[in-house]
Amino acid sequence: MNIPAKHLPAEERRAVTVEAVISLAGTQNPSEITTAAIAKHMNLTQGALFRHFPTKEAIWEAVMIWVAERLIEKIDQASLGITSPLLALEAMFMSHVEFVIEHPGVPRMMFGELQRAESTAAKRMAQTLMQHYAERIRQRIEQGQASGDISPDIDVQSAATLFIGTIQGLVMQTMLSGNIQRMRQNAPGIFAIYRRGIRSQ
Amino acid sequence: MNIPAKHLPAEERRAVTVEAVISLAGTQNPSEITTAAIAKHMNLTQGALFRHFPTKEAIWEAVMIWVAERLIEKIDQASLGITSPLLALEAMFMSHVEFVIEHPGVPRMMFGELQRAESTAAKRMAQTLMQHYAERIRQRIEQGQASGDISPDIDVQSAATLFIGTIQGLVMQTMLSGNIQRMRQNAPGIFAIYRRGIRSQ
DNA sequence: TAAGATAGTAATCGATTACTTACTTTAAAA
DNA sequence: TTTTAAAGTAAGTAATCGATTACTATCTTA
Repeated sequence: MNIPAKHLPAEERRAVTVEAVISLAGTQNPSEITTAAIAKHMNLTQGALFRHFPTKEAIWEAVMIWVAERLIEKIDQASLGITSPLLALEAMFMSHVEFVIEHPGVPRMMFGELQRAESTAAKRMAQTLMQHYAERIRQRIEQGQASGDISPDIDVQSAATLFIGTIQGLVMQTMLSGNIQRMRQNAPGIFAIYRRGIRSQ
Repeated sequence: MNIPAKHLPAEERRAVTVEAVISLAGTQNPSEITTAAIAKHMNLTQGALFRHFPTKEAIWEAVMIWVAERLIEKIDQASLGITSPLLALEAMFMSHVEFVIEHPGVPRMMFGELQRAESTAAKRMAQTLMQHYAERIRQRIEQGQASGDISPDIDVQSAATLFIGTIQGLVMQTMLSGNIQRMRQNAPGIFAIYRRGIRSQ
């Protein structure tokens, strides 16, 4: 699929490595991705990876940084300039769904990292991403309560947790059916229930 | 914690093994649980496990069967005799939360199994469990729509998916905070939003 | 164009894993 | 009490993993 270019500059090679991992995670269990598999996917020998990353763990850290930057950027872009809190939340939801459809391995990696026992750099990055994400949701919900669009009875933290849960539910359904595209079809129905759950009567 | 009884009958030994795996999954990444760690946790040598299970995969299958039986039994018991669909769903939700608090490793194992690429026996068991679970939710939602408690506008499949997502969101929040007990505190707030989302106005 | 720096190869290392085997201990039936 | 099958031990095995090493190819620049 990619041009099998040899002798890439270090920075490009690291970028290609991250993309290879994200691509592989889309079709197999992230915890079973070996350095040999990563190298093979980018037409490289296994040992060459360690010219650019000190450890495998460093590769995962780079991947999580990539995910954090892209996802936050994407939902920020999607909600930019939307004044209605409910419409902003919907835009964030839909853009997140699109992101997952584009990169189906991402939620798998996120979940895999978060459930690690040790506090690795990759896990901390995943935690930071989740916190930043939840903070953005909370802001919009509070904004909605101030404007009267969202019910004042709603617990903000619960609403933020459930927002993330809606995505998780979709991901889980996808893993059951194996059909990623169904996610896009079901997303509006899911968000409709969530919106009913938080908006003022 | 357990009586270090030696020379258990085969059936009991298998049961103890399953419990050991579930216990270990509560504190460490399920995919990193080795047969040596399982054996150590039950004061047994590693090789002895293979007197009772032909492969490690067979251990995981036994664990998933255990989970499927217990969880379905638990939510059936919780909703037994409750005629109100919304109250039944709430009882199922709360009992599921209690189940996860009791066995925090279970959702990790479920998710880990579901995202496997190969179709192992354990994965198929996890899929079957999810299908049976979703079917029970769908039944109650349809019942609620018939009785007028749940809005007829709600897409049944979406509502079932979101129900599972609510649990997933709670689990994810728990993995972020590390505090399992917080799950019990936040559960009512989460379900309140879900209930608002599906009930008739 | 020569030379140093960078990137990649191929083989190999030690550690770890699931699984096996030869032998020993236990418990219950005969 | 003796016998015997089940259950456990301890020391293996082959395969696989991340990481290292010695060497080679390629790019950049003075």
